[in-house]
Amino acid sequence: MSIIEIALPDGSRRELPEGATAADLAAAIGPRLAKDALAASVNGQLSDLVRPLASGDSVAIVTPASAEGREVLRHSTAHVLAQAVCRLWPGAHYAIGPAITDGFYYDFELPNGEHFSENDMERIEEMMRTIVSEDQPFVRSEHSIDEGLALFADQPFKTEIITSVSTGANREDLAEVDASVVSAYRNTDSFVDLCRGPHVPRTSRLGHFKLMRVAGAYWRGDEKRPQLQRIYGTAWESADALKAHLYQIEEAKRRDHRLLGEELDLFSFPREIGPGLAVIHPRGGTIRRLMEDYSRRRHVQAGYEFVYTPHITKSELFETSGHLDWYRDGMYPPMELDEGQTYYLKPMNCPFHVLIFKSRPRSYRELPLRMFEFGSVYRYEKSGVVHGLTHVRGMTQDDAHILCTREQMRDELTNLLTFVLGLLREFGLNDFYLELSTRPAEKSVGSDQEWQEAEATLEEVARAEGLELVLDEGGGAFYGPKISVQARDAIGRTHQMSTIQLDFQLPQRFDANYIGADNAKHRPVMIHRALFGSVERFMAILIEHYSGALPTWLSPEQVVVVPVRDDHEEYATEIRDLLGASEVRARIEHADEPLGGRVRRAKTEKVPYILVVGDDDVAARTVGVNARSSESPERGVALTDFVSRLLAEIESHGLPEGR
RNA sequence: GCCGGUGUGGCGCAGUGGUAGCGCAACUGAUUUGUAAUCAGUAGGUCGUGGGUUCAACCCCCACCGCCGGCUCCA
Repeated sequence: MSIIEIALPDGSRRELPEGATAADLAAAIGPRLAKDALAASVNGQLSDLVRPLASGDSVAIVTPASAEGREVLRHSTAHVLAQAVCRLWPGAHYAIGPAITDGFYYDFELPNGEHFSENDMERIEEMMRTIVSEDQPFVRSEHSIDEGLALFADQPFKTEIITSVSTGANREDLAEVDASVVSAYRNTDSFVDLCRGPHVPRTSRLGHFKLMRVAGAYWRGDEKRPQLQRIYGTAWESADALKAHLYQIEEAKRRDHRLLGEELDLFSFPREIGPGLAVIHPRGGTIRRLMEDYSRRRHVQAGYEFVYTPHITKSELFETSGHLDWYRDGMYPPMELDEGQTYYLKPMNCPFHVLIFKSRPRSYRELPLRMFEFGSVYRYEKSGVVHGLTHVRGMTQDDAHILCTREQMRDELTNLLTFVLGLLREFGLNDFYLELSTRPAEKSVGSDQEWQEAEATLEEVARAEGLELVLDEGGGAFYGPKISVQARDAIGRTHQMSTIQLDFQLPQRFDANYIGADNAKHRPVMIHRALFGSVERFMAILIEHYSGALPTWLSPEQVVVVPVRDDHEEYATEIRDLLGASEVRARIEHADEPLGGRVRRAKTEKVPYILVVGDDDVAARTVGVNARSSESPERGVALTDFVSRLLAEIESHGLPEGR
C-alpha cells in the first residue's frame, strides 16, 4: 500500500496510508484530538472528517472551540433544527439554514399556512435534543442535478436552489464547484438536506444550543417573494460558552439605551407625536447640549463656519440635487400649498449648503470653505425599522460640507480623519477601525481619475492613521467613495460612527464653481461628513457604552451633596454654591429621610459624586466623597482638594494625560 | 410594508367570563439620620383604541394604533 504525505499547520509533515481520512490523521496525532475533531480544513477548505486525503494536502483538524469549529457545529445544529421541525410538522418546507455570527437560523414554510409561535420553541428544542441523543450520523452523498431534483421533489425551495446551481445563477457560491453535481447530507431515512457541508460526524457532537426567537424573513430576502418563518438559535462548543453568550445578551439588554433613557429620565417617544420622533427631557437635554457645545468648540478650532438652513424647501431643490430621483422613498410625502407649490421636509442638508456656496461668485482664495450645521432632517423610515434613538424619523446631524479644490482634497481628508478620531476619543471611544467603500461596479458618476485619486487618498489617509482598514469593494455611493469610522464599544459591539463621503456629483448638478488663480471657472470637490452621524444616535451609543454612567463631564448631575442632619444644610448649600460658581451641576439631597436612602437614590441615578457632610466635615471644611467609580467612600477630603480634583477631571473629560 | 410577540395607575409586574391588585415612585404626616431602601397614612386605572359575541368582557372574536424581535451573515 502506498503512502501519502500530509502537511500540518505547524509546518511538520506526516505520512499516512493511502485512502486515509482527516479522522485517521487526527487519530494518528493523538487520541484527544481524535475525540475532539469535528471537521478538517484541507488546503484552506472546510471538509468532512471522513473525506479521504490526497498526498501533499495541508490539513488542519478543526476542533469545536475555534471559529471554524463553531461554524461547523452551528451549521449542523441548523440541520437538526430542520429535522425537528419536519418531525413535528410533517410536510414542512425547509429553505436555507446557515451558520451565522453566534449561531444559526433556518427558514421554514409550514403546511396549511400554519405558523410557529413563540411557544413552539420549547417543543422544537425538545425534539432537537431527542435527535442529538439518537446520535444520528451526517452522511454525505453527491448527486447529479436530476437526481437532486428527484431527491427533493417535495421541497420547492431546495429544487429552486438546485436549479439555480445548475444554471450557474449563483456564481460566487460555485466558483470552485462543479455545476453538475450537488451534495446532500442525510441523517436518517426520512431526513436529508441539500447542503455543501461540511458537518460534524454525528449529532451527539452537538447539544449546547438554544433557540432564540422566531421571525419573518422573505425567501431570498426579496419582499416580493414568499415570506418564510425564520427560527434563530445560538450554539456553542460547551455549556460554559453558551452560558457566557447568554450572559452577554443579558448585559446588552441591561445597557439598552431605551430602558436607560426612561429610567434616567433622558428622553421619550410620546405616541401623540409619532414613531421615531423623540422628545429629549431636561436631563437628556443637558447631555446633548454638552455634546453639541463641545463639538461646536472643536469645529471652530478646526476652521469651520456655522450656517443655518430651513427644515422645508420647494421640491425644486431636491429635483436639482437628484434626491427626488433616488431617495424619494426615504422622504416624507410632499406638502401641496395653495399656489400649487410642492414643499418637502428635508432628508439631507447638503443641497442647502451648496446654495450658500453659490450665493455669490467664489474665489479659490476662499477655499476650502467648511460649512457646519446641526441640521435636523426627517426621513420616512419604514415602520418596522424605527428603533429607539438609533433609527428614527427625525434626527439632527452634525453635518458639514467642505468645498475645496482638487489639490486641497488630500490635505482636507487627512486633517478630517485626524479631527474625527480626536473628537470621538474625547467621548471615551478609542477602539476604531476604518472602512473604505470604493466605486460601485455598475453606474457611477465622475471620471476614473477622480475616483482613483479619491480612493487612493482615502486609503493613504486611513493607513497613515495606523488603523485597521477594511475594504468594502464597490460599496461606495454612485456619486463618490466613502470612508467610515467604526467604533467598538465597551462590550465589543461595533457601531458605524462617522462617515466621510466624497461627492463628484452635487457641485455639478448645481453648477457650483469657483474662479481659480488662472481666472477660469473650476468645479470644486465636495466632501460630506458627519462625525456623530446623528446626535441622537451618538447619544444612544454613549449611553450604552457607559451603561448610563456617563463620564462626569457629560453627566446631567455631577454632584449630589447630602447633609447628614438638617443643621449641616448650611454647609451643604455653601458647597453647592461653590460648585455652581464653577458650572458644576450639583444639588442638595435634604435631610428628611435616612442617609442610606438618600445615598441609594443618588447611586441609582448614577451620579458621579455623592458628598456626605456631617459634624466632622463642617468643623474641618472637608467632605465625605462617595464616588460612583469607587467601591468605598473616602472620608475627610478637604473641600478645596475635591473641587480641584473634580474640575480637573471635567476639564480632561476623565481621560488620561497626553490622550 | 410583512411575519411573530406584546400593550393593566408615572415605572415594574399579578390577575380571572361575574363590581381591578401588588411593589416602587408620587402626595401628607411623623422621623434628624455618617454612606445602596425609616415608618404610617392618602391619592391615582373608562385594563392601547374602536367594533362585535355574551345576561355579563381586562379576559373570547375582528379591525386599527403603539411597542418588542426579525426581514439576502445565503444549498
